[in-house]
Amino acid sequence: MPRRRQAVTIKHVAADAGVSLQTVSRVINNEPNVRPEMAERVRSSINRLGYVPLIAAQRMGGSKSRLILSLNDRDRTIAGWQNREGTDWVDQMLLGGMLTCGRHGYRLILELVDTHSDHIERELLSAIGALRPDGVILTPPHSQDPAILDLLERQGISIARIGSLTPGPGFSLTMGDEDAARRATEHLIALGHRRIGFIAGASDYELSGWRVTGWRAALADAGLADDLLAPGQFDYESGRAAAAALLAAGDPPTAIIASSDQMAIATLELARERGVSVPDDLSIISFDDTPIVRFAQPPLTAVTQPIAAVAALAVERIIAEQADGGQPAEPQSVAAELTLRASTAPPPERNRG
Amino acid sequence: MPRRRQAVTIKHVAADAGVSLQTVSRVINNEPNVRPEMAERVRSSINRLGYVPLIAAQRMGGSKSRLILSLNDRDRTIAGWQNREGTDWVDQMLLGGMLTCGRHGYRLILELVDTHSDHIERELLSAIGALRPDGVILTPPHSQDPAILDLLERQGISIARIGSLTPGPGFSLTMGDEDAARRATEHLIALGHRRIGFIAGASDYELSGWRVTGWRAALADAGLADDLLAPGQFDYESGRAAAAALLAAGDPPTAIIASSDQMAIATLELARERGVSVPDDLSIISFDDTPIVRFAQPPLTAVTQPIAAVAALAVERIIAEQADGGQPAEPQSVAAELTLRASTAPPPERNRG
DNA sequence: TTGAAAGCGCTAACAC
DNA sequence: GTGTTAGCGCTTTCAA
Repeated sequence: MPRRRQAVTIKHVAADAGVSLQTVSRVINNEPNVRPEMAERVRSSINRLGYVPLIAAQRMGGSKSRLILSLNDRDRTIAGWQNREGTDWVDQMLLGGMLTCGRHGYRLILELVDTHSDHIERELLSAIGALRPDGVILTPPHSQDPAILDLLERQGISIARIGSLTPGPGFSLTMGDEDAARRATEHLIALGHRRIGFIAGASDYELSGWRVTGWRAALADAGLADDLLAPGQFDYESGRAAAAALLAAGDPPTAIIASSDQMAIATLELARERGVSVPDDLSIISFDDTPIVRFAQPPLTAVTQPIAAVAALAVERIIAEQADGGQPAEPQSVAAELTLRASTAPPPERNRG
Repeated sequence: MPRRRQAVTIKHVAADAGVSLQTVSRVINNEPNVRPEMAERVRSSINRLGYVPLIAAQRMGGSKSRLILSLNDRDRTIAGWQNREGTDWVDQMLLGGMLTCGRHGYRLILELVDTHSDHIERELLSAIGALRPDGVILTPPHSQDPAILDLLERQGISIARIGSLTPGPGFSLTMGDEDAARRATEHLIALGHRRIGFIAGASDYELSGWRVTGWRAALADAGLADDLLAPGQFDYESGRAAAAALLAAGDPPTAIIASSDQMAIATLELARERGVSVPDDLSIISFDDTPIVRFAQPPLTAVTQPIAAVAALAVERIIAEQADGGQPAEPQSVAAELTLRASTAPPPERNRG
């Protein structure tokens, strides 16, 4: 009885097909310089023997690891899982990322890193060091963090940066935040709203600014004032404070766009407490469209972030970089959709334009 | 410039500490036969150089891969992600599994396998072959699938079987389904209900039977009839049909326990359509407690499945097996909790016991 | 177009 | 208690 379970290796395939190890390796990796008939012979041996390359061995021998890391903030991710409020950001990343990886013989590994403290570097290096991934997917705010970006670049790892257009290593992927905010605002304007408030996201997120810009642009096009802007931090509490501030304005909004689901829910609950009817007295649009806003009463009209699509794109480009060696690439964008639900309606009569 | 990025390896550490490779290896793996002072010297070199063992190399050299696979049904998982209804089963597995893995220097990898078709074997072998994990975590119905279990056993892989007590390889982990159903039923009895219906889960899931048993036992203890049992398949449609059947009984239930959230929601919606008030006319308890039931109107009392805790336990035991070589182990159980919410109340007056 | 040889970083077995 | 010697399965030279 063998000490270690002896699986089918490249050696067995080579022997079976009557070729060298190298030829088998070439076939596995779709490399040139193999005659079609040879390739066919090898492939049939592979199938017959049920050979599957061992990723660890591929990593040891070569330079590719066929591993892509999705780097997520540890505390935030865990909190999301523990809250059980249906936040499915991670799931959508997996949906887009894992399936795309699978199609290319890659594996997506979810990695939680503690990016709060000053030991980012150590955390990152140990994740990177243990796995040596070919690429990593970064989301805000890490996607714009110079310390993280520099470190990864020094390691020669491909970087997909979601939600950041700051110059730096890697390539950028966005979800058309400015345009989405613009369309959300235009939707409200089309419904007849003339006083449209906006609750911004945390200011250290680039996309927070883009969304404000889109909102402003739509208002400007319609000749409306953009005085109803309140700062927020994406979370429930800051959303509640922002909504309160907006509603306390001399000429309050008949519609509010919130830069996150949590802030939108906070706005909705504040409205309910004050007897402000949604959507009759106040329309609400949220950003993100995680499940919680679909279960809200009323369900919220929302900007649906194409997270899965962007994650898929990130993986595609990382894999492409392994081949092309990292050509400088233009930022790419996947448009978000505005999903209409019951939280938006024409403004009350007295406010009609 | 080096062809391949030359990271810190065990060799550098050995040189730095002035010991052999093997001694470093022993320290890394907490093996015996190293003098404390040697170990300390090695550890300080490790820290100084920032050495991190490369998992792929550990796998190549030794017999452990430090990888644990969470094997999930491909279609079901993807459907859950795409529906965006907040089902967080996968997340809870990750929460419990990943964090526990992390504490032991292991990695949890989520693997989707297409278990429908007849090529289960091929799918499984390629996942297993590429990664050679030390263990896998199986959930129903895979955790009781002889084809899957046999294959994994032949590969010498540790198996954590959640929700199955069928004899076979690996060890079983349950969530106290019978007891949970019993307690849910007792809660209703304590509220005064005497006609308590039960919607069972798919009959090919072992735990479906356990839950029915618990319900029956509680009824028997209270001297109540157990005639209000309806079959279900866990999904919304079957839940709706089952609820309709129960409500059509000559002496209909004043409370219904559903074996899944989807079936409970179906029951709730059917009740609403028929003008049956929940909880005034009908109490409802669901099994699983995914986010959707918390957002329901009214929020549902539910049996909260300790998925994260069980996943953590699964990982612990798989890792323990690497050391003890797979001693036969008793099935272990983590109790589910009954989370009280607004969907349960005393029955209408006329039905009071 | 193909093959042979030399590692990749680590651990297992065996010596000392 | 510690060091030495072989590999693990694959890819990368480089030679044929």
